[in-house]
Amino acid sequence: MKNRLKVLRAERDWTQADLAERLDVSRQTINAIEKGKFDPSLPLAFKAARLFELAIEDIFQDEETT
Amino acid sequence: MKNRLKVLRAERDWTQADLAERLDVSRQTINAIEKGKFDPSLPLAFKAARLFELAIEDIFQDEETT
DNA sequence: ACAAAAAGTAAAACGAACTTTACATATAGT
DNA sequence: ACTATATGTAAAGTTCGTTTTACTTTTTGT
Repeated sequence: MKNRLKVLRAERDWTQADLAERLDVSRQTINAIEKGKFDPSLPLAFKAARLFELAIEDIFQDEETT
Repeated sequence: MKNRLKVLRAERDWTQADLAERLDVSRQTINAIEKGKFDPSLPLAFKAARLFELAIEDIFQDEETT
């Protein structure tokens, strides 16, 4: 699962810690998601979508063919 | 987290087992998600969106105010 | 009413999502 | 070069998503 969090942060000049705070998760969680270590839960994806005022699909991209 | 899985199944005349098979999860997982026992993972939400050719937001609805 | 299929439920087990604490490395400003 | 801020990483622990097995209840068809 790819995501555009780093770019969306950059556009707003937010640090990982800033984003973490706004999403109510730990900084390590943001880091891990950005680095692709794991996928966010669906509720967290919704929260990010609300924060950035984007569709989930515009932030997170599935990379499945099947 | 609410979802429209039951309706989407009904429109296609699929049982929970049918949907489970198409999404590659167990029937109990579908049942639990439909009954609101837990939220699907983001990858599973994407899979459902692809299957139904809908946006994730058109299948699953967050019910958060904060 | 009966049988078959579908839906609901529950417990045990496992991996994934997330936390806290802690430290290491990188980047930027003076 | 020094300091502060930002990012990366790791271990241990908790909760959540999912599976398997198995049983009960509801719905549907004849």
